[in-house]
Formats: sequence, C-alpha cells, structure tokens
Amino acid sequence: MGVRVRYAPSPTGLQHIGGIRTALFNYFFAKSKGGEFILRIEDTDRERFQEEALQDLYSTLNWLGIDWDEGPDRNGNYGPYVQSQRTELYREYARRLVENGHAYYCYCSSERLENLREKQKKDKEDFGYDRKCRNLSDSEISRSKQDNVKPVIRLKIPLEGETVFTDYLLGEITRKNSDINPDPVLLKSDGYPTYHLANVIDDHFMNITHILRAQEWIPSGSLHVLLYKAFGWKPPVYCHLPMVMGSDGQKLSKRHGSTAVRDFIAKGYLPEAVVNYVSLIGWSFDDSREFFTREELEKLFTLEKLNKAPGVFDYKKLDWFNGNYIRQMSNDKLGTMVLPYLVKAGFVDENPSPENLEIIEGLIPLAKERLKVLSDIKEISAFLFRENGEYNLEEIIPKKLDAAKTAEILENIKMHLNEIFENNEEKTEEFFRKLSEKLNVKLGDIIMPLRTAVTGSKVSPPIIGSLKLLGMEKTEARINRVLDILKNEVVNG
RNA sequence: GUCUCCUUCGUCUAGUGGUUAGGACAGUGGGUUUUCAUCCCGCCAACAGGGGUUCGACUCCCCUAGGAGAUGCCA
Repeated sequence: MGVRVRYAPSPTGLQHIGGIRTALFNYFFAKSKGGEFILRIEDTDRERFQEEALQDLYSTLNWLGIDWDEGPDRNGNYGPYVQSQRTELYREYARRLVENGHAYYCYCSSERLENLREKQKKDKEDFGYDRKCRNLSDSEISRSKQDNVKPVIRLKIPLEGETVFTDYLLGEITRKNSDINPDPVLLKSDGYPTYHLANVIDDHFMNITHILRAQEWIPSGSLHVLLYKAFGWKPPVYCHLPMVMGSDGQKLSKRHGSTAVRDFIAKGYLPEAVVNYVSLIGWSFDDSREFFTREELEKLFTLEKLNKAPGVFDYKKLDWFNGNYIRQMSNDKLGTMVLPYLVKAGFVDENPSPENLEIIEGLIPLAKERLKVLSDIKEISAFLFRENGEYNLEEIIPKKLDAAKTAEILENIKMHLNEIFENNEEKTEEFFRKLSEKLNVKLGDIIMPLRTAVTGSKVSPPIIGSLKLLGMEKTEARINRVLDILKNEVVNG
C-alpha cells in the first residue's frame, strides 16, 4: 500500500505556524512518496467549535498552495472526512471495547473529578483519575443509571507492564503503563468521542500509513498504541515532529507575536516565503541550500533530514525570505499585490484612476528592494498620496549650512524645475552635481534638503525618481512651503 | 510532583570517530550609492558539564544539569 498521511486539525482556532508546519510536512511527505494527503476535520469538541476556524483552515491551505487528495469536499473512499459525521462509528467501537473488557462506563461527575484534581494538587499526589468506576459492581451501576447520570467510556490502561512503540525519528519510546494517563475518556457524555478514540479509529479505517505530528503528542502515543492493541489493529508508523517554539523557548503562541497565518497574510507575507521558511524549521536539505519552491519541496522532502530538537520561530529570518521573494517578483505582479495595501491606506481607490495607476507603476521599481512585507508600501509611498505634516527645520538644513544657504539651494532647484522634469535621470543628476559645484556645497547638501522638502522625510526612495512620480506641481508647492519656512527663519532667526 | 523527549554560534542548521567545526538569519565593521534599501567584502559567535569507550571524540555509552512537552468529558 502506498503512503497515506493526513492533516487533521480541529476547528477551534485559527491556523497557526505550528499547525501549517505539520500540514506542510505531511503534504510534502505524501507528494515525495507519490502517496495521498488527506484532510480530516476533527470537530469533536462541540463547545470550542468555530465556524470561522473552518473557513480559516480552507483559506489558509489554499493560500499556501496545499491541496488534498481526500477530504470533506473531495471524493474519497474513506469518508466522511468530518468526525462529527462519524459519531455512530465511534460509539459502536467504544461499545465493543466495553464488551470485550478493554473499557468501562464511568459515572463520575465533572465536579468530583475537579475536586479530585484539586486534592491531588494540594497533597502533591500523582495526577489523574482514580479509577473509581473501573470495577463497579452491577448494583452500583444500576444505581447510577437510575440517577440518570450520563456516563463516559474510559479505556482500561493495564495496571502493570509497559508500552513500547517505535517512533521513526526518535526510536523506541517506552513507558510504564502505570505512568500513562490513568484510564482516559474515550467517549464523552455528550456522545462525542475524544481525540484519542476518533483519531485512532479514523486513522485505522482511512488506512493511514504514517502519522506526522508534533512532539507534544508523544505522551498520547503510548495511549494510542494501547488502543490499537485493544482493537486488535496494527498501528501506523509514528514520526513525531520537533515543536515550533517562540523566542523564549516556550511553545509558540500569541505572546510571541502573530502566529496565525491570517495575520501574516494581512501584513503582506508571500506564501512562497512562508512555505519556504516554515519548512526549514526542523528540516533541512543539506549544509547550505535554503531556497526551495513548493514544487521542489514536494520532491525533496524526506523524513531522514528531520531534526529532533525543537526550533525557534525567527520572525527576522522570515522577513528576510519574504524580502527575497518580493525582489524576485515581476513588477507587474508586485503592483497588483501591493494595490490592496494602498487601498487600505486610503491612498487610492479600488479601481485606481489612470494617473494613480501610472504612479503605482513607477513606484514599484523604486519600492521593490525596500519592502520586507507588502504592507511596507504604505510608509514608502505615503509622500506620493498625501501632504507632508509639519516640517522640522533641523532636518531640512544640512549640518554646517544655515537657513539662508539652504534656501538658496532650493531656489536654484526651483528655478530649474522645468528641465529637471524634462530631462532623464542621468541629466538631472548631472545638474545636481553642477549645482553643488556652483554653490560650493556637497552633493548631499543639495539632495537632502530637497528630499526632506518633497517627501517629508530624510529617508525615501531615490529622490529623482520620487520627484517624477510626484509631479512638478506638487514638487514646486512643497519646495515653496519649505522656502517660506526658511525665509521666515532667516528674517526672525 | 511524576513521566517522556530534547541539547552544535543569539536563532535556524551542516556534521554520522580524525574538519582551521561549514552555511544562513540577526548583530557589527567596511565598500558601492543622492538618504534608506539592495548588492559586495570582512568580523563577532557554538559542540551544556562530568565521566567512560577509543590511538583519536561534536560524533558511541553512562551520569548530571538545563530546556521543553504531557499529565482534561481540549485537540
């Protein structure tokens, strides 16, 4: 049988970096082996279920370019692929476990369980269920039934011995049965299965061959193996992936910044960059290569190059990847990618005027190598679409020069605005050089006052290109505005 | 607390008994440049500690320490 793997998220929250890393690795593994990648929705927690999370899942996978061979919306021979539609199956098999003595009904209330946990914490005893209902007499059972308590079904973990399973990456993982979560719930009182039950049953009936999931599931691994044994089934191959951590070494979470893929999309990260970077957390190809397209990863991914140790998610390296991918993009494509951000900033309409379209077209080459994320376009292009705020004289007047000299420089530029806008960039630059000689100042002392006057900032895209995008009229107006301030300073200062 | 897993530069990693321990991000210094950015060049920086095994350990074994995860009618 070929490789069959699955990504089985539970729609209780937005897709985050850790989740998609698991999805990606499963997907790459399937592709590299010519196997099948299955999407399964584990929506057995009815309280935490979010419709939004479901939509987020689909849009995120779609954005990443991950496609699945079988899933809720695909044909497949093992459906349905939504656990809430398979409850009868789980109930049936939970019952069978009770019948053959591997599981039992438990009538303990959640209050009792809570008290138990508190007491254990206080007395520093071992945590876990005390197995009160494991050996209930018939009369006790019938009494509970009369009280109309909805029971759960718990798995009987063997009291003695140990459970061993082999992890593809980590090797043998051995655990004393007495250390395993004592008698975990399989079927909840609302009739839905817990993760453990549903997961094992589905993986079995869906013929899943390999389970790639994060290492936080290792402890459950022993339990799952026990479940397979109780059913008389053969467990799949386990491969627990190293976890993704935040900068403090703890499990990556909101504390560390954005982790929801949706947030990365909103900020203007590209799927190529996210896929590329995330696939390098816990996996590598060789000693130096780190740029991979999704298609390449579909071929090159291999379990052999997986790392055991957890990896810290590095936002800066993602930025670096993203900047690289932005620079690789064609100008046309970047233009259309950047447009929504200009719209959102209120700079242009959704259907920009021809003039604005022209500005955007000219802006792209200037902005391209300055973008880490697409949303950076707002800062970079603001001067083109709105007027500058208050000017700061100190930023306009170059060091070693005074207001009068600066005014002279800007006057000179202003006088030649016509030719500046007619000439090409080289000629304009030449003009600035000659002007600097004529006025006996450095080239920078010509450029910087102009830059600050026109863009409102000491940092901007190349000034000559920026001027042309802005247009002569606005350029002149802004120079005039600064000249007024400078002249005022000369008179009063 | 208990159990399990993990441990190479700040971070991601290469390394599978003999290497000046390599690359990348970040940082830092410099060059190109009208600022910023890009690009180029340089620098900084690691085998957690202790025992073994071996002619020889980053590589194998043990112990210690540190970190993480799990310990739910959540997944």
